[in-house]
Amino acid sequence: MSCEQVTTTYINAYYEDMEKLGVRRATLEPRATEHIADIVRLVDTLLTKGMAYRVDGDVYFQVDRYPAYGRLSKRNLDDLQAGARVDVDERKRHPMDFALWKGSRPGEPSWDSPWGPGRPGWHIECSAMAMRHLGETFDIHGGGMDLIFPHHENEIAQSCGATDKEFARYWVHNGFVQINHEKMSKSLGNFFTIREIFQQSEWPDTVTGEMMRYFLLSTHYRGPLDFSDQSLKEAKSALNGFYDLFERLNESDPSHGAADQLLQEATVRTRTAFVAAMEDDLNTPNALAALQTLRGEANKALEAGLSGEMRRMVRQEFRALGVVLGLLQTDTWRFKGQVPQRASGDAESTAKTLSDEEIAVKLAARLAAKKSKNYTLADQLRAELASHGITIEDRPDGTSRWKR
RNA sequence: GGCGCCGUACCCAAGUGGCUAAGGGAGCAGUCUGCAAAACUGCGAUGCGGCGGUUCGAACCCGCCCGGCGCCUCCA
Repeated sequence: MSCEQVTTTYINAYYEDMEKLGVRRATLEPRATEHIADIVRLVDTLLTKGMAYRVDGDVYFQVDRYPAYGRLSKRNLDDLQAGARVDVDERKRHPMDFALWKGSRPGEPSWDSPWGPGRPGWHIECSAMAMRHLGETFDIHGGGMDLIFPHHENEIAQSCGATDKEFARYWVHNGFVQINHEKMSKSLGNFFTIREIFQQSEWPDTVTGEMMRYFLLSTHYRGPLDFSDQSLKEAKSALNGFYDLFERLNESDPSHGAADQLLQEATVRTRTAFVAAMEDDLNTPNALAALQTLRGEANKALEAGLSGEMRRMVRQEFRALGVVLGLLQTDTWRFKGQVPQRASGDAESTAKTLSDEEIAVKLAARLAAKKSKNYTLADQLRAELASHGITIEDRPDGTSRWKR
């Protein structure tokens, strides 16, 4: 299998998973291998400026030529030296000097360069590609917090060293998803993939994806978050509240807008709070709290009376704010035709999943039973549906709706 | 050994010097309902890992300590 085939396979798998999570594609996805010329040029600049030096076929960045080294990760060179656990390459002038270009050993993939055949050091491709596509200074650089040192520290050193300009204006470092408060890792055996979450979910992909998003956004990006079935279920419950509300907003009701004015004002407050939360270092938990508060207000307003126009307006507001987070975009949480035939964990509920048609039949039978006041039969039918995870909600007008 | 992140109610989780410590989930009670579900109303931390200190005032600042996690290495 070629290198190209391997990367393509995994890149495509990544796209599939991200799509299910509702992550939009980036406008540009540059590859290091397509920027070798930019990389070579950047390394050459650093050599010319005396911030790098050659050793055999390698080129190293000389950290003590960049005085601000360690500023991002709040470390200083002395601490780092003391902590070095691994044998230092004796050819380097300073233990923390890092490779900009590595001469290749026979059989390794390599590209030509003024220093002989080799490959880019880790870090340098990020600087080269950022400069190429975003300019020498750009606004936001993201990444996991494990990359703060050495990767981002080195990116800054080599970029600023070359340009004498600021590199990224803001750094956004996210905490990790953990399992039982531990980092996910293969060696700990607590490793699983997004794909597996979708496969094991008892919900359709669209619902699972939204549950995942809600869960991920319910904690601040910088903090750690612990993944568990329970946390996903809580996200589902929280989202249910919104979609139940949307159902009610959709129902036509002759009532007039006694609460229109109040809800209108609540909507304005929500927007203000939501925007303020997002502007405060992407405080998504607070943004969600604002949406939840509006949900409560809207439910209250429904009790008091909302005009059809106001109902549409509120739904639109949820949609407009939700799109920022990639939430609340579907019309309803209907589960038509896409309920997977999967066995969930407990033997009790491994019974086959009901199709929409089967549900409709049972629902009609129950309504008929209700009409003839045969509540025993009606309850029996409901219990049957409940055993398949289906909840029925009777409406005042005598009709019913169901959900999983 | 160095550096960093985290420790807030039963669970999740905002808040980082001053209004009653957001919000969600779970729970309990009530209204509504044939029964449910949903919704609504009410209940829930005199206290924010512990101990000191600064301050008129601290979850929030400072110090020490305890606990969890991560980085400090080749590779990404």
